[in-house]
Amino acid sequence: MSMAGTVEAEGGGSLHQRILSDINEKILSGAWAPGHRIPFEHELSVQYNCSRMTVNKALSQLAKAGLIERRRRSGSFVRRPQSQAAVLEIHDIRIEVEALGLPYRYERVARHKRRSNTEDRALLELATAGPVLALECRHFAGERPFAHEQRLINLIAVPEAADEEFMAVAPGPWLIGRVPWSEAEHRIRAVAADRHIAAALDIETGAPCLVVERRTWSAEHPVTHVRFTYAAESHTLVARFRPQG
Amino acid sequence: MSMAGTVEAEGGGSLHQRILSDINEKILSGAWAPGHRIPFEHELSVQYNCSRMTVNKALSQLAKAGLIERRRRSGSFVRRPQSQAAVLEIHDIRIEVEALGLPYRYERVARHKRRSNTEDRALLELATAGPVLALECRHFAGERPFAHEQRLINLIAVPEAADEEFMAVAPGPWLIGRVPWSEAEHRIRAVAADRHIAAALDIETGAPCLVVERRTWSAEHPVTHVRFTYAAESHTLVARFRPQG
DNA sequence: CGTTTCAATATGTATATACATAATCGTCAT
DNA sequence: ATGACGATTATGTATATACATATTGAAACG
Repeated sequence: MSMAGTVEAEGGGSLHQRILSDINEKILSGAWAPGHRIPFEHELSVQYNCSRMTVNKALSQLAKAGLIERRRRSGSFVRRPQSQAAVLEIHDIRIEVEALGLPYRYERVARHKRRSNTEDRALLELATAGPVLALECRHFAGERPFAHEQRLINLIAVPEAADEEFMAVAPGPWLIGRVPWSEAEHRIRAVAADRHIAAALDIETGAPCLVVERRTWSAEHPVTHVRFTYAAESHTLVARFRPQG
Repeated sequence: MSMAGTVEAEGGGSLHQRILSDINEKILSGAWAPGHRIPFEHELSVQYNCSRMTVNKALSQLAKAGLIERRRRSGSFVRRPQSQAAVLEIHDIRIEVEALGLPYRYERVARHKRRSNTEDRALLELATAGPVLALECRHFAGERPFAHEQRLINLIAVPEAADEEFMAVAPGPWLIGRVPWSEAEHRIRAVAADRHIAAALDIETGAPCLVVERRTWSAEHPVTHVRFTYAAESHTLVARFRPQG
């Protein structure tokens, strides 16, 4: 390894990391604009005084992250940012409440086991009728209701749930870990509180609420559908975009 | 390469891909529960009849994706799904409207160039005063207002914006591509329409609205802050969880 | 009995090498 | 001109190898 002039010493992380963040910086700062051809693997391997494999791994990762596009025989090119994709972290409600420094309390309002009706099947995207568990719960932050939860659990997918009363433990934490879930879909919207929700959250009828609905699948079966309703003042969802890991 | 008994021929993709999706499947199906120690690199390299490097690359990728945790000397373990992370795609409004099959129309309501006041600095997270461009726009789906846009652009970061009237082109599409952005933060909440918003969206005062605020940074500077307000009936955000890419 | 030391082990990173694959360019014959 | 074809080139994938590093478990020692 000839050290001719290169800094090399500093760096902090591995070479892999350094190449990655260098190129990242060039792209995000605009120094390399969209469409710009970045140096060939061979050139970078000379510049960083390393093997082509090391460069290749870094560039492959950038390509997978969508920052560059690689074309055989032509080289690698900076892509323009296209989709505004953001990562939305949806935490357990207990954690959110405790992050606010408030005492958390959970209350089960209702629990019904029944054969799925038409609405249940629509919510769970079930093709055929079968047993479901319908739950209604409230989550408190201190004295005030924080969130209202309406949940359906597909008992075909989670038969053990039929034996659980959910008086002490909320269905969310109960399901996590017990059921491996492969996919989830969230829908977020604003609604006016109806009388039922208004009473549950102790707000005015017609007051704006944030609704987060989640449908979860596990391999084959729909597992659960849950609708959380938050009073407008109490809740903001935060999503972050981050181009790399 | 001894072919002793292994299938090898089939597969479709590369070995790398096959290892990746095999393990993925095992984890998501629940066959390998959280905490389970997956086979050592050495064992997998025997099983797939390939080198340790190939296995290592696949496992490193799974580790980066958060599906497994790797511990030196101990092995690699399946992690429990911890954060409900979902990918939220926020499209350009024109695209959303056109996806609904409705004609899109854009209207610039107001444009002010000024020295940033206290509120501007709070929204943009600016430390010092400087020139900003404040825009107010409406986006229509057919005849009806679809979204109301309030935007601040930091003219220190984007001086060219000072010369643009934004009569024909919306600031969102104008900024994309022109400014490389390294980070963005979204805040999503429900509010009641005030008189101004109600008039702009042609809804009742106090009606629930979905508000999406986005703050964007580019390397050093804050670039823009934008608040989109949607009438409740008109809009639902959809976010998807997907364990891999 | 507790602590230190040391070897074994699994992962982390990098290298040189090899061949496959796709795209492009130039050449040459029609 | 035009089309066929082969050489060139850059990336894609995999291999064998080497050494670094963190952690565990057991042996040696006070």
